Amino acid sequence: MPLLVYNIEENIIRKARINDYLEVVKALLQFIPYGKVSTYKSIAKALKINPKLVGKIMKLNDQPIIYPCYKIVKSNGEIGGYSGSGGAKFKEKIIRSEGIEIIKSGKISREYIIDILDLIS
DNA sequence: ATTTGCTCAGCTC
DNA sequence: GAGCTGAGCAAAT
Repeated sequence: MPLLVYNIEENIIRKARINDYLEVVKALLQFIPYGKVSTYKSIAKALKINPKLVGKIMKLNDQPIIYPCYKIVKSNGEIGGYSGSGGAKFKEKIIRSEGIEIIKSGKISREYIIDILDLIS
């Protein structure tokens, strides 16, 4: 079910584009506490969009340090992608620097992964 | 652990 | 319009 947005500038009602979600996503990212990560799925659920689109939205984020998209991983615990400099390897490194344990198989343990909806309620 | 099908906005032709 | 591509997911194998 597509979200509809009323745009005052254009004075029309249209389907939301992924740019419209970026600011919301940035805001949600700030809720994730130090030492924890959340998932693409979790954000997708909060915005009622497809999880794959969340990745696309993240890619738009031009300030990956200030708005920590590195704190978003796949729902199965794998690291996922990172388009910022250093790539997924840097993402993994910065996650570790928060004291989060990454298992040999390249996955993050469940106990570090939280649902973003739990933070808002 | 790996494969298979689903997803949908945006980009190319 | 048709076809492809992902910073993904879930069910089946």
